[in-house]
Amino acid sequence: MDSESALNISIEQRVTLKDVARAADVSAATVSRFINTPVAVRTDKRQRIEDAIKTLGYVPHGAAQALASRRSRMIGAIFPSIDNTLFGCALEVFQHHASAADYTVVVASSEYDPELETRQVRRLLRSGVDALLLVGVERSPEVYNLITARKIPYVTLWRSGGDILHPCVGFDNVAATEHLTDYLIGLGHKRFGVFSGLLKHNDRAQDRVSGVYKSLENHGISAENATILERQFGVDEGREMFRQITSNRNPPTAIICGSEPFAYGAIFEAAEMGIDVPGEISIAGFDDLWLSSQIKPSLTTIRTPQREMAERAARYLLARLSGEQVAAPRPLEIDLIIRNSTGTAPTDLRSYEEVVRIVKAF
Amino acid sequence: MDSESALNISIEQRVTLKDVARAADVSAATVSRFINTPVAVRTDKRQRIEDAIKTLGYVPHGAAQALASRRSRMIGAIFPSIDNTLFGCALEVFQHHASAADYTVVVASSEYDPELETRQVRRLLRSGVDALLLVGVERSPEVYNLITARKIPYVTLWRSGGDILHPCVGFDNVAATEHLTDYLIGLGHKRFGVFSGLLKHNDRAQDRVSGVYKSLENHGISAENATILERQFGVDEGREMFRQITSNRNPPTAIICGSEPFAYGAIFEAAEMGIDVPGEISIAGFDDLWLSSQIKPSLTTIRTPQREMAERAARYLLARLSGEQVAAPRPLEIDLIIRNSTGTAPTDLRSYEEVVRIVKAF
DNA sequence: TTAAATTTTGAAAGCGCTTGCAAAATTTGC
DNA sequence: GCAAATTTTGCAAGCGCTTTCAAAATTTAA
Repeated sequence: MDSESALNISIEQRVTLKDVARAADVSAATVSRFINTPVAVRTDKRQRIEDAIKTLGYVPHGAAQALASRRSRMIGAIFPSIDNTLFGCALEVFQHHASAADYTVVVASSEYDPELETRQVRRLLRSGVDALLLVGVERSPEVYNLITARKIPYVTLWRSGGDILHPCVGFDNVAATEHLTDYLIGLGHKRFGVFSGLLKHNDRAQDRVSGVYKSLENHGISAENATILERQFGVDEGREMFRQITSNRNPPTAIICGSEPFAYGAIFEAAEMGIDVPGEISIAGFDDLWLSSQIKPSLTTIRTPQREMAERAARYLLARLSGEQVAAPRPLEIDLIIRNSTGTAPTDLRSYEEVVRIVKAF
Repeated sequence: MDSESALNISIEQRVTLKDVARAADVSAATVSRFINTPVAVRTDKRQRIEDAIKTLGYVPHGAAQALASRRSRMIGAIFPSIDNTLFGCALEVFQHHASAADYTVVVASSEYDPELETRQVRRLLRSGVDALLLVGVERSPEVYNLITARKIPYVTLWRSGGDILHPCVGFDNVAATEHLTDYLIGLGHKRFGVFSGLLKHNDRAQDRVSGVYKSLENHGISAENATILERQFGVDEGREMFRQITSNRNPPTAIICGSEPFAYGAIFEAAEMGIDVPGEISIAGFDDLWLSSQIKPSLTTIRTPQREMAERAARYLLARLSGEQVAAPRPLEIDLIIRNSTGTAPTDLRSYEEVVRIVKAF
């Protein structure tokens, strides 16, 4: 035994494809074929190779495969935040489908910061992802340039309206709040509070506010009747906005929340302030998280198809990656779930009673 | 212009390090050095290379780097589920720290299935991750063999008690429920319901049940006084268990939940059943999610340091990856947060009244 | 100014795999 | 049974980068 072979034994070299080839008495090319397209290898050798792989404990070297084949079998996903049921849920579903197709998911959070998102895109492209999942459409053209330069498929979530070149898997945020506002106007509401996520760099939030305005306009209600407040997402922010908006001289009779936590905050705060929901004020949410049906009063909200969105996005990308011809994704359906947090607008008499109540409080 | 160069132009070859080298009039080796250790390159060339990279829009090829350098700059993370605030939160924090250190996070979900977890470990190792993050300690030795064979650092979350070879970043689940049970016993409770996550393959859940038993034993209370129920995590499961356990001939006066959603379900169900919490029954949770302080009655629970756990895990792995000598992580502190869902055990008189109430119901 | 010490550089050999090509082996058709 | 068609195989050339080594350039010391 010469020193070199002794070295090999003691240093425990990585088991390579070559080792497998040697053990199975075939060429490296055949082992490679066995790994990628087993049917292209004759059955007897197939068995030999399989045995060799098992006994040697061979694990292919992903980077080498990626380098030689020009495919990394990785898909990148960038969410505004992962610490958020909505995105977490989407990631879970997406990851499930990707890994079922033997793709690995590389994840990053943009923390709602476009610059960080750009850096994350850069990082994921550098990592060599074969496809990219993003949330929302609005971002610097630089990002789209980077992606298209790499010629990889990508898809954006949470918004509808794209085409094949710029595919979106999502729903119509404008229509969602428009529909909700229509419903509230139908209940007699005329003054609205809108609790929105921070609008800058968030096209979904912008759309949702637009939907409210659109409905108002359609009903001939002046835009001044909607008070828009914007905050980071969060329950406490919802409470704070509720307190602020109800202290106005002429508070709204209905509050439209751009996200569910705001609505929860509003409901909690209303309870603490002794304001009856929906008697004195109606509150509506967006997304229909689990708590919405459990909370008292249960929350009227827009049900958004989060899991389906993620699943379709996965299907779309996987189809493109396997070279299939795919149509642009169509917008997903959303539902208005009417529960107990919304009701007819308080009458003027009721407003009068409220004045009495307030006067009494002195 | 010959046909080959025309081809190059039309096909838009990838910009490689060689191209940069040519444009900057240096060798490929120097460009590589510029990318990895800029200080090793003289300032004048540094500028030339930087310009060339910018004008050519060069992006390094991750797989090639990984192959040549034997480091992928990727860290794998496998969670039982990503669609869960706890794990989502941990992933967000972990990803944040990893990407700040220029590491990319590859994520997978084991869906609480040990076999799937094993496959995911395989996949991530094949992808070439430089380190691995796992949840919980209990898993097949095969997995640990795979990991140690690759000689990469790893860390497990949500449990304490590991050493440097098998590091755990987490807290003592046994002590947590033991402490909680001590507190409840101190309030006079003697019969307990324990709502646990599915115990099989879940060492955290097992620990939490053990903690209850340990406390009972220390107080000389027979183990029969604890009724263990186990379900998947979820609010509806909590409701269901609550309904089941309160229909017993001799129901517990306190319920210890192995996860917060169970406790929410119990509280909601109690409200619907007209059972007073904590007057008739005390309910305690585990993790202190945001809702726990908002719900009525607010929830007595164990606060677990989720973000800190993820952060420490990231620090630990990054330190190991940069070759630092690091000590085994120490267990994290947890707190018992006493709120309004727990109170003194109902007196026998009270039990008598309850009997009356039940009889009246007929 | 020159030799010695130091820094910076480029050539070249891989890293572990895939894949085009042509040769070898096998199957098919008659 | 033999030629033709088909399937299976191995060789060898990369994929795009890092890194060793020794040479070249620069700095330092005297």
